[in-house]
Amino acid sequence: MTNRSLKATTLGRPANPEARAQRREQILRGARACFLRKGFHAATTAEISAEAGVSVANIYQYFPAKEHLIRALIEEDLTSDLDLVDMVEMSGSFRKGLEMTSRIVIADPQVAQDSMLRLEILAEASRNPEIAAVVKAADERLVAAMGSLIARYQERGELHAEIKPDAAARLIISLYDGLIGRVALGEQSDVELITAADKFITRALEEIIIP
Amino acid sequence: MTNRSLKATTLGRPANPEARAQRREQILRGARACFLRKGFHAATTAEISAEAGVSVANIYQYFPAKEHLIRALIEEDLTSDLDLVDMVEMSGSFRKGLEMTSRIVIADPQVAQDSMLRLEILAEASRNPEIAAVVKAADERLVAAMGSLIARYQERGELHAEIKPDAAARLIISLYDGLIGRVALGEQSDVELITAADKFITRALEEIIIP
Amino acid sequence: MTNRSLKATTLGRPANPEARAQRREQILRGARACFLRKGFHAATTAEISAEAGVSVANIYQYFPAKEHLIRALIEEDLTSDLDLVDMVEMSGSFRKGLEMTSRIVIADPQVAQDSMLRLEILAEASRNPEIAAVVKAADERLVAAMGSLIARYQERGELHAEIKPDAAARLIISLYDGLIGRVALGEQSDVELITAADKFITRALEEIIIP
Amino acid sequence: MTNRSLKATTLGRPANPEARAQRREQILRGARACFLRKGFHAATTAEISAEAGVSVANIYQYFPAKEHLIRALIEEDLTSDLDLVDMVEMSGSFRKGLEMTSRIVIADPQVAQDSMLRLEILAEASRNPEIAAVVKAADERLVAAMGSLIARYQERGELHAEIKPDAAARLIISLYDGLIGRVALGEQSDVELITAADKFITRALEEIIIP
DNA sequence: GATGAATGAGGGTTCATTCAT
DNA sequence: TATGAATGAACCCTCATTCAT
Repeated sequence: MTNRSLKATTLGRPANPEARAQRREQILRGARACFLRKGFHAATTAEISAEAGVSVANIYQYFPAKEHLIRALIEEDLTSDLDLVDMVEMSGSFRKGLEMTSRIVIADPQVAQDSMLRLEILAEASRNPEIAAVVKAADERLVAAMGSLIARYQERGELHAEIKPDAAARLIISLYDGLIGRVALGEQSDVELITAADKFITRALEEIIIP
Repeated sequence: MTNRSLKATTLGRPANPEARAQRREQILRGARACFLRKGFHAATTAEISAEAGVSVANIYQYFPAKEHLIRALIEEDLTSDLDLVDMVEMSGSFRKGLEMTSRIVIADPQVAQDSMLRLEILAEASRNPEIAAVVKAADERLVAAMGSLIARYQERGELHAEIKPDAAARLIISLYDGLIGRVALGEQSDVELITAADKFITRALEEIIIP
Repeated sequence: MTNRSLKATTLGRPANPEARAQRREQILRGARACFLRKGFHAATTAEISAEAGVSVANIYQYFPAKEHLIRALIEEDLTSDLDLVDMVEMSGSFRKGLEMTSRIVIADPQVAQDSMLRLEILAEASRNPEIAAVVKAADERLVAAMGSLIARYQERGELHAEIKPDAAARLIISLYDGLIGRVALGEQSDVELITAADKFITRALEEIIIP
Repeated sequence: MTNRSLKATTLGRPANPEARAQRREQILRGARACFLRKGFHAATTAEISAEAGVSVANIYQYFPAKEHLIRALIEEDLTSDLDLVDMVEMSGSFRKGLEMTSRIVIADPQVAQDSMLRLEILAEASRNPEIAAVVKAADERLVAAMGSLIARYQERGELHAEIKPDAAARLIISLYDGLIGRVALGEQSDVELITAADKFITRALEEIIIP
């Protein structure tokens, strides 16, 4: 308030952070759509601007270069992965948590579609060290979250302790990453495969209870 | 004039099929190196020609377009995957077969390095239907081979029959694909993770024998 | 509505002429710095606005286009040249006047630095007829002033009359312009060269007095 | 010869250095015309390619960037200046040599036109250190050549020894550079001014012979 | 008056591909 | 066959300028 009145004499058009954030998202949505359709390198700034409904030049007022679009998108994606871990957390049992998240991933075609970007991200990370750093940082957070979750279930006796929590987390992530590859190939029976995957995971990790 | 008539004599007859095949391979080797380093779209024909030690124009006498290079490379890659299944086949038990192939993949850095291209291939398949078709065809052969292998082990009682052979095959492939993602992120302890993966798979699939 | 009526009251009356002139100068100072550093075409309005401490849009409320900035700056520059002639005028002898002005040009690094813009101005004049017209008009005033000065010294017998006053003026201006080129090349011994130039000029123009 | 026959088996189209050199010149001619008309920064590669009668991309097979066109042109220009010194050298007397070169510069409108680029070059040198280095190197050769020439005439007694040869050379170069500025302003009586300049120079440098 | 926001029109450069030898 | 030479079609990014507040 004080600031505003002090400057008021020479104030021009006031900045509007909300509008800026909104447009930023608008651009990122367009970029995501194009990257999904064409890949990071084949997608052009012109396409992105058309998809987002802004001018090319305007993109550059929000992102200094195309690569920053990629980076921002990756960060957005990876943080959203953490939400899924929270879901498993909140459900009572590990097995139920898995089922829930799987169902979400399958049920929401938007999510399924978006996840396809993960392949491009990993491929890009395998060559671009800066991208790799971004992905790796987020990945470590994800592994940590899943690992501690698994550890808790291990302590509770629901999962056996043979595999180290972090390794288990990495394997689960790998399996899900790999399943995206199946979707990429147009495999139809997504539901079946994912439930099979859930069974696969739980059988591999659950304490074997001798009847 | 003399030139023209000289050419006329040899027209229609491929001068030297072996030399052609050899150069074709030479070009593909260069292409693979570049695609690994830069990705399909960022790699340029100039780079490929330099890496292969031929002129750019020469590439076009073996492949009508850059995309054909990509396709040829993908086909080469996918058929080599079938060899791994044969290995598991030849080893006595499923568990041993897995261990063997894993060890090969890890031990040979060339193979490990090359496998990184798999991410790019899957990413490309997720958008390019023609590429997807090629990959899918090869993938189905791979699933079939692994599936029948698993089925045999299930019949033999070494693996339990809860999961359908094909689904199991797909899951294993997924897991391995996903592990390539870990390597792409520069995960150091490859050996540990892959042995964990083997244990993961066998625990998920083996008949649980109560001691 | 309220806004509009408020504005209407002050319409047509320049709010504060002094403030306007002041800001105009502020912008021109920023422009000069940028033009010196980058040249007319490579300097951007964004840079100029940053250097001047105003917004880009604000520049356009004082100058209708970038080229007008250039023109205004050139006019400013050229009128300041006339001041130097006055200096020579006021000193008692031609030789002394030359020495004085040379010393000023060298001593004040600001002036020396600014003079570098002269090259850009001349280069621009060689292609842009509108710029050429502006420069030429000012140049003719300068030649006239220097010419009449030289004529007076010729009458007084201090300078010989072999070369026509205007031609002499043009030659002196040329020599000084050319010396700016030496400075542009980073020639270190500015002092030496300029005193040599003074000697050069006086020897060429002075009546040769046989001792 | 031996080389050629050794490679003959796999030889493709043989390189043609003459044709390359020719096209290089063709491009440079187009670039010079455009740079004269628009200046280094305002001239576009598209204009240059049109003027030279080649495609834009073709330019980049001879020069890695636009700036290299500028550099090459500068070098070409500066070496041609050395030829003028040789002319003075060959003529019997300093005064006659000056007259000759001046006449050439004036008589050949191509030369006069081209010399206008000098202003742009100096302006560019005043900001771009790499360009400055190129210009300076060539300039030093020019000063050395002119300086030694003047020294020889000084020894011979045709020129007085009051001003050091190098300084005299620099002053003469400056004067000629500055005269280009006059031409840039569209000064009509080039001939008069240049002959006045010659007289100016000789009066400043010649041994004063007391009748 | 002054500023934030937006954009059309290029600018330099690259690239897959074709043509000529 | 194999290579040197050439090019049209973008591509990323920038900039002078305008509009809205």
